[in-house]
Parts: sequence; C-alpha cells; structure tokens
Amino acid sequence: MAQHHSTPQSLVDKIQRTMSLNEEDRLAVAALPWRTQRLQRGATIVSRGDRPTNCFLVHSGFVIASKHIANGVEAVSGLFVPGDMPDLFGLYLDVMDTDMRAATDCTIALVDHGAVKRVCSQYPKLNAAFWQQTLLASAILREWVITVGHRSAHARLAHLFCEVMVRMTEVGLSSDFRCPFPFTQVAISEISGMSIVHVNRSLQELRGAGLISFDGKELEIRNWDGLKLVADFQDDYLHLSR
Amino acid sequence: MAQHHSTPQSLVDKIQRTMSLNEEDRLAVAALPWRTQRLQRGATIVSRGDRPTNCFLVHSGFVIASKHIANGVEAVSGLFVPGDMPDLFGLYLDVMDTDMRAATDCTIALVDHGAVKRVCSQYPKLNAAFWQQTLLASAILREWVITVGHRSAHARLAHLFCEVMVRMTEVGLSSDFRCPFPFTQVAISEISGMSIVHVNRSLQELRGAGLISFDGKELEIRNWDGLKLVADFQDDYLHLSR
DNA sequence: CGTCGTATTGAAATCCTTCAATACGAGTGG
DNA sequence: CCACTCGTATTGAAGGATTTCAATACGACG
Repeated sequence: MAQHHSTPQSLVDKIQRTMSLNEEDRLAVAALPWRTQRLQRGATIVSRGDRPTNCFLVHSGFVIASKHIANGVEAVSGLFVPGDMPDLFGLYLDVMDTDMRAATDCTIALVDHGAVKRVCSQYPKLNAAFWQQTLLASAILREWVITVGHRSAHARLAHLFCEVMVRMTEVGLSSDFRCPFPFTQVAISEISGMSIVHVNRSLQELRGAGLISFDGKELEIRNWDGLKLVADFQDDYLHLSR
Repeated sequence: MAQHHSTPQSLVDKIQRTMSLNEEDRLAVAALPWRTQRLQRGATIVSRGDRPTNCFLVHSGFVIASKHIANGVEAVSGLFVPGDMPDLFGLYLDVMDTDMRAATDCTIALVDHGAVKRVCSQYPKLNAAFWQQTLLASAILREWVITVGHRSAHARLAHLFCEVMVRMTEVGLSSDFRCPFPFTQVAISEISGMSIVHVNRSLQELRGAGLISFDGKELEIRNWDGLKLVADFQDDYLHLSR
C-alpha cells in the first residue's frame, strides 16, 4: 500500500475554525509522523477489539463506523468526511469498541498515538484542539441518537443530507450546495438505518418536492430552507465558528 | 440552594477503574473548587444555547440530556448516573447544544471550567483522565445510536436495563443485580424514546419472562444472561477495566 | 448479449404509535 | 372517613409508518 508523508492541512483548517493556532502549533501538527495510505472501498481500517497504537485522519473519501449486532447486521454509528479523525477516541480508550471501514475509496493519514500525546503535552493549544475534535464528534452522536430515535424516515434522510452538506462545506468540499456523495441507495440505507425500499421512496419524495437532487455520485440541495424544515435541522450541534 | 464543599470520591473512583492516579493527582481533584448543590426532580441544570463556565459531577440521582425538537417533543440523548460528568464536553465547546435536567432529585457538584483546565495542564494524568471521561461518554452514545436505530423496542428496554445496571455497579450503587431506578413508565418512555403504551407492554414481557422485576423504584435483574441475550448486550463499549 | 449490481414498484406483514377507556393508589379537602 | 382528583398503570383496538417479500426494469461492463 502506497505510503508517503502528507500535510494534514484539512485538520489544521478544521481546528482553526474554532481555535486560533499560532505558527508553532501549526508546525507541530505538520511535523507529526503522518503516514498517508490509500484504501479501497470496503477496506477495514480498525476492528472492534483492536488495541490501537495509531489513529487516522481522513484526507479524501468517506469512512463509516459500525458494529455487527445480533443477527450479523452491520449497524452504522457514524459517517466521517475529510478532515475528521474518526478513531481519535482510541487515544484514551484501550480497546476499540467499533469497526471502521472505508465507505468509498479513501486516502487517510495515520499517526502514532504516542506522537499525538507528545505534542498534546508539549502544546496546550493542541491538547485542547484534539480534545475538542473528539467533543465535536460526540455532539454529532448526540444529534444522531435523537434523529434516529425521534424523526421520521424521510426527515432522517433529509437530516443526513443537511449534515453532510454542512460538514463538507466546512472543509471546502462543496460549492453551490453541491458536494460529492458517492453512495448507492443500499449504502444510504446502511448509513441511515432505513430499509432500502424506504430509502428509495423517501429519496423520491425529497426529489419530488424539489428539495434535493442526487444521482448516486453528487448530492445537490436545491432548496436549503425547505430541506432544513423537513429535516428539523438546526446546525448548532456542529459548532460552526460564529 | 444549599451549597457546600464535597469530595468527588465517585469521580476519583471511576477514573481509577481505568487509570492509576497517584496521591498527588487525587489531591488535586479533591482540591478543585467543587460546589455541591441539591436539585429537585425536573430542575434545569444547563440549557441549549448556554455558554457554560462550569461543569458538574453527579453525586446522587439521575440526570438527563435532551433537546426539544420540531413539535416541541423532548428527545433524550443521554442518561447519567452518579460519578458521571454529563456536560464535561462543554469544557471545549463554547455553547451548549443540549439541555440537561435532573431526572430525579439529585445532588451535583459544580466546578469551574478554568479550574479544571488548570489542573489538566498541571497534571498530565488528570488531563488524560478527564479527556477519557468524555470519550467513555461518546462510546455510550455510539451504542445508543445503534440501539435506537437497530434494535426492537423490547430489546431497547432490555439494553437500557443492562447498561444502567452495569453503570450503577461500576460506582458501587448496585448489589445482587439490584439498583435504584426511580422512574415512572412515562419517564422510561422518554428515556427510551418509546411510547408509553409500548413501554408498559415491553415491561410486562420482560417481567413475564422472569428477566427483571421493577416496581418504579428499584430495578432487579433476575436473569442476567437471559436479559443480555434479548438485549444483545455486549459490555465492551463501557470499557470496564479488565 | 448476458450478467450482476442497482433502482424502482406493488403488496402484504409487522411493529409500534395513537386514541380511548378503565383501574389503581396516594394525597387533599370537606 | 369519604369523595375527589390527579398521576400512573393497564388494556383494547384502530391506524400508521416502515419493513419484508417479490417482481420488474435499468445500466454498466465484460
């Protein structure tokens, strides 16, 4: 697997949306021993039960966190976009409680836990920044618990689309309410926890209402306010700066 | 409201289940400016939109995190037991994205964010410990996303009971598979996101199968393995030591 | 041209909610 | 002590949302 060094610019940018890093901090992040790696769709990144010594940053593509439950069903608990560090929580949790896999072809950058801990202890700003990244992830989880538990299926889809659009926008990967979203309907059904049939119908509903367009590659939100309304989407949980 | 100083023993204990603190660390935690406070059931602790300067530790009672969604419904995203710091995530998230309220009469201990940050920067072990507490909370959220999204209603209840029992046991509040659980069925319906009627019926089912007994005050698990089975409960996400 | 993954549609089945009514128990005021 | 009320628990039954089953269509690719 190809490996080379890489600048974690997306991470630095993401951190700087909520915290100001000085030159020294930025350099320290860049100086971390990142190892870039290309992954094919479906590749396992970490497995439940692992005792990780690394964590990773998503450079491109989408990553999914899931567990296999009772009947062997894969239940998804999170979707990650470039700039995210999906398993950063492993830094202080000895054993992984979920699987992570590449939901699309991906490029990721691995870093050693020890190195991360070292910069954290040396640069208080970075300690705060990495900690904050884990907290931002937990804010999304809180919202997912509510969405999955209390919103109707088509609101769930709408909510997912709103969230993805905002998160992609945050890292500069959208324009004009369009962003990559290279998922089949069966993939969307896994992510959203809905049946394939119902995904299909809800999608038609959202399309029919002129709220979105989606071709399996790219998502376009054609009526942001309308979609937000059906999704009951309030973006405060994403803690956008300002 | 009565306020006095208090030893955060439950927190220290909880931390020590996964990390070894030395005498100095323990003293530093105890020396934090904790302010104990008594709360009546239903009391608001923090509100969505707040810019907190404190966080709190639950001493006794149960705390609930929730948001008010579309139709004014209160959607619960978390349940907290003694020893938990439910809003610790506010340490590095400027504005609260959820409400927190006392689900029962409670006693909590408030600490100033500044003081927490200070001990964290001074005691690396405590920095790790507090960070880890937020990560343990996020592990529970991941499991909740899955439970709410993929498990049947009666499995959801069973799962909740398993989780509560383990978490109460962790902090020494259970014995013989019995622990306080002073909730009405309507409260359980809010926590679990199920309708009241269905909570009632699922409860009867679990009782009828001899798995639990529950009288609105105390929960008893009469058949742990059986309950685990219907709940599809695997405790790894709680990261119990050993 | 055949095949396989994907998208779409119809229809039945299931789970869960909602509506509605009754029962039960504790607390309150007469 | 009784009558009343209110919150809680329970039950029946209808309605709705979503899943599951089954079939068909579509499109890319070898």
